[in-house]
Amino acid sequence: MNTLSYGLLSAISIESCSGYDLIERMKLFWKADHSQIYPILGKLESQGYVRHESVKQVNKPDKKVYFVTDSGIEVLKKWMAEPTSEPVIRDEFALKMHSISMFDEEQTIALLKERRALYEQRLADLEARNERLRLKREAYGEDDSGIPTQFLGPFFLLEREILNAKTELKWCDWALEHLGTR
Amino acid sequence: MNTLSYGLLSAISIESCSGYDLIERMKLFWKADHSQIYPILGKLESQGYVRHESVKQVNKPDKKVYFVTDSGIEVLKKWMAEPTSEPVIRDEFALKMHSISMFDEEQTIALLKERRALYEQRLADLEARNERLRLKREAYGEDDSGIPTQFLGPFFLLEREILNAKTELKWCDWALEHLGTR
DNA sequence: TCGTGCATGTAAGCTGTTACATGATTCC
DNA sequence: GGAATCATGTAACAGCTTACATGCACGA
Repeated sequence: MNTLSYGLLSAISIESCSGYDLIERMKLFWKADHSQIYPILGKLESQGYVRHESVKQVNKPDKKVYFVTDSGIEVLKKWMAEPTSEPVIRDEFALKMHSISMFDEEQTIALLKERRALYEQRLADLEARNERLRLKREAYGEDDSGIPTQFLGPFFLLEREILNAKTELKWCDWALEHLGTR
Repeated sequence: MNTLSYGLLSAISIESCSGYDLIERMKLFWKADHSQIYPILGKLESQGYVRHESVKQVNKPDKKVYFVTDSGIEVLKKWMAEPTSEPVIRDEFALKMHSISMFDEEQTIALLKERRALYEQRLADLEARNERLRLKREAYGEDDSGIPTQFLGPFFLLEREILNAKTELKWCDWALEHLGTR
């Protein structure tokens, strides 16, 4: 059981889903390819932490919908009580930004504008996710606070990613402005 | 030549330094252990992109100070013109936050407070780095805009990390407040 | 004397990426 | 007719982590 295994278990525990769905869901906080996810799902199943049902779809291939078992929930709870490792960031943009003194100013501006576009796209994706979550929330029925319990985590995390994306955009604008006034 | 190799080259190009120094410098945007850095420095040297001088120190072990060669600068410039890959984030905290519905509220609060403490520490580190950079800037002499060219990248990036840390702290407070009012 | 910081290095093993594979449907 | 989306899987390789290894100086 590595961190990704727990992460997949954690995601499935909120709402049963397929491996394909997990790729999309994980994307926000843990980069993982399908070639990593499918084998782990197999292992989780052989360990008895998840099970799956094959679901037929119209005009789409069948999918395996995974759900967490009682023993899966047990290991999830144990993991959550253990120390949490620090976030790992690997950002090639930052490495390039580091030595902009090697660039022409035009190239630096291009690098920053590309970054800006990336985060604008990301923000749009996040807002779309937020809307989907709102609809799901309504479908499941709201509790006192307006958020059904199992969607509280995703709600908090989406808000966080939106704040982060907005901060990144602000920083891009600040940097571009700073270059302009040099 | 992988991304980290270019990253090290990029960092050395701003200011010659040892492998040990690079560990500290890289930390902000690209997690890398010394066991990864030292062998790469050897490869960069055998390829002729960097060279080193052994420097004796008082009450400290000798160190190898690396500097970039002309051919190193050439490959750096080529890399900078190539497409930039998207940032990779792997954050165990987010995976746990995802399924807080499995937690007691107390555990969730503890998780958030731990995160808050981490980023408060990080912000303090960043402010300290900022002060060190300011002193270095003065030592090297300032240009028209107040930032010597080679430190413009680090200056921009530090500002970005400070904004990010402050945003994370704001989010932690918001989440804790939200839990309190449920 | 024990831990921490400075400073460099190697090796084994686990994790993650890229490429190979298949196949239906939908949109341009 | 070709590209994109949905959906799942395997294999080879590259990258990263953990552990092993050394040694001096300094403070508690």
